[in-house]
Amino acid sequence: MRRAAERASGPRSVTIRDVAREAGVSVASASRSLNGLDNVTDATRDRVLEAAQRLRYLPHSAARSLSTRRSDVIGVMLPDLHGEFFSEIIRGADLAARERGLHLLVSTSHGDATEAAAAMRAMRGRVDGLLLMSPYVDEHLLADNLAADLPTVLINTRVENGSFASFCVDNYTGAVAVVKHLASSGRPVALIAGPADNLESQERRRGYRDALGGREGLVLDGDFTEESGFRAGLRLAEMSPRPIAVFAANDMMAIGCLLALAERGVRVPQDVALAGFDDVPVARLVRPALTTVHTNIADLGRRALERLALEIESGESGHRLELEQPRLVVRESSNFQVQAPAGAASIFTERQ
Amino acid sequence: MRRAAERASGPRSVTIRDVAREAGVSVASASRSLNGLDNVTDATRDRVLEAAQRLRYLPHSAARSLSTRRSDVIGVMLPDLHGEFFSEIIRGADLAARERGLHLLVSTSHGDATEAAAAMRAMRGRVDGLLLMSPYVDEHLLADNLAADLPTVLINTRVENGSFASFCVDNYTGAVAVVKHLASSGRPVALIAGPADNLESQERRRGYRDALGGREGLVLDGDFTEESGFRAGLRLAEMSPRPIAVFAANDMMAIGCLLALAERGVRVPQDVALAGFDDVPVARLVRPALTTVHTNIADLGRRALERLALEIESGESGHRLELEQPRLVVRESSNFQVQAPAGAASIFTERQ
DNA sequence: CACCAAGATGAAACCGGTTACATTGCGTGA
DNA sequence: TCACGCAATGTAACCGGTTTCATCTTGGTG
Repeated sequence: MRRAAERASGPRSVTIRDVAREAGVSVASASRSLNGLDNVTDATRDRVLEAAQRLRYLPHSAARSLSTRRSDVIGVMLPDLHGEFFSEIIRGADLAARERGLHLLVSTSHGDATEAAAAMRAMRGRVDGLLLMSPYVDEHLLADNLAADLPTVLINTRVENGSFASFCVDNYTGAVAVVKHLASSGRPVALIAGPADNLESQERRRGYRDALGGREGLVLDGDFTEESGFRAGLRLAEMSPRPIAVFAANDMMAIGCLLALAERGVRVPQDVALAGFDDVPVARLVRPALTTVHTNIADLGRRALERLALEIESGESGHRLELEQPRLVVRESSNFQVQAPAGAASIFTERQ
Repeated sequence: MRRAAERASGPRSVTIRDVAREAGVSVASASRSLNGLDNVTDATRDRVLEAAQRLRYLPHSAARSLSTRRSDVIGVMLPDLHGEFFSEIIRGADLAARERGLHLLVSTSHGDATEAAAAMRAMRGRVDGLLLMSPYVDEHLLADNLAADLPTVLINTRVENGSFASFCVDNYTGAVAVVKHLASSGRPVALIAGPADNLESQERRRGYRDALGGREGLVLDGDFTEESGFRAGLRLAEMSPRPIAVFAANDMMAIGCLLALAERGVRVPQDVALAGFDDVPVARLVRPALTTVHTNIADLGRRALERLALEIESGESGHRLELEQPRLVVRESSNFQVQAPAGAASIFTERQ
């Protein structure tokens, strides 16, 4: 059991001056050698490197980044860490980061705008750039709390007026594709919507509406959770006549809905065709496997980071929107080969 | 489009000296005011705070941590970011970190020991402590590459001789519980094993063996991936007589196995009872729902971080092992109510 | 042999904070 | 009135690197 005092009084951690002394050169030469600059003799370099080795020297990153104005760290601000979406973003970003010798500082802005602001302020001097995904963010908040010259790239976040690059899933196009697929048999399609104040949710709903030629069918409330999907499923099961095609605005709601329908003996896809959005890994594994829209989240994270790295290098930035094109994935849950039973609803009698 | 030159020549970012000048006080008073120390007049504090506000001053973390020797950042080194296990660790750690105003620097040591070593060295001066989970780590590597006084807590990683606290899932006990459950009807139990060089895998196998009184049944190779489980499932389906209870060393293999069995028309649990380990969120959603061992990974991450924070505060550390107790979760896939069909194998004729 | 350019080296300033220590100014008690 | 103590403030050193700029070698050239 080591004690605090022991550690505090212990051998002061070794600095570059120790290394310089040990090698019998100046700190300047030591620094140059350690950083692999070419304006030192081989002999000098060797002596320094050997001394560093001997003393177990580890450079102090904070000191270095104070003088170089570079930390080689990228901040990643996410609203939450729950679920695969966020972990995939991180994974993709990490992939691109390690290729470039960068590190990732993750930060969640769970709560409200105040918390998000605090987190953004804390980034100053810690990171070279910011990957930002937040529902609470607007241009004011950014202007007020972001270090003025901090390169920033947005993910699934749109800011009206800033000169930020942003990478977004093309929720609209994806929704259009899946709803057209569901409606391909000429039947109306119900929607289990996401939270009303959520941008992605709004885009998916817009796609849903446009795919149906501007007229919405039955719309049930949801909030992207499995549970809200489950509740919607229970309601659907009770209806008579019952919608025969349902687009849930994300996979977890679709899965909740699926479970509810199964519990009530409503068969998918025979009685109700069902589709989600996101293609979370689970979608493939539930039975029937879920028709959904696949988005390569990790890739989105990777590309966003690459763009950010570029901006940091070049110093250029600017408004610019890149849409990640999602892909319709048709599975069992919307298999139309199976004929819908006679007497299924073709018009909706209920609205919400 | 902003240009690099513009930015570089732009207004130099504002420092505490600017704030001090603007407020008409010394940097010392400015610093004290900004940090909320009590040895300044209210009037002074107000003037400083107001000046900071006016100039949009943001403190430079690297500079601060250079002099305070505190970065308020915790390093989290993981072997990988794939899958829910790791994201749950991060989520739990993040939860505890934000409560304490700490940030998380995540780092993956994907490849080999060399990479892990490099990552560890890069931590010096960046973090106040390290949460480390790595299969490549041993005491030598730690001693050679860890800053000598860097508080470190291990997760699912055991180091023989170091004075590190470590938090591990009690794989052994969990495996014993689930295998005893499977064997409760008196039938032998097959194992789909994880990678042989993996500690967790070894512990689960040891639990399996001991639960069967020291005698292993049929053991199939696997590597923790769904695909390897699928392959094992195909082999099982072909066997005759066929094992009637299978313990897969993790859920993803169990699920792969489940898919393979379904594909071959082998019914679970009627023909084969199946169980996994981990209770990943999917386990509940597959059909039949998977019997498994639940471990609260996020909680493990949270507790590890709390312990680390404590060590950083107090300066105390020491060897110490905390086992997270997993919990058997019985679901459909091992429902013994359904009688096994007559003629099912009760002895194993094949070994691998 | 004198001169010069190029390359290696070192001293010291600098990055932007914190804090030890000195100084100031004020109210109080003798 | 003066000395004193205490709280507020300021000066400057320090954290551990990098980098500018001056200095010193050294080899090549006229």
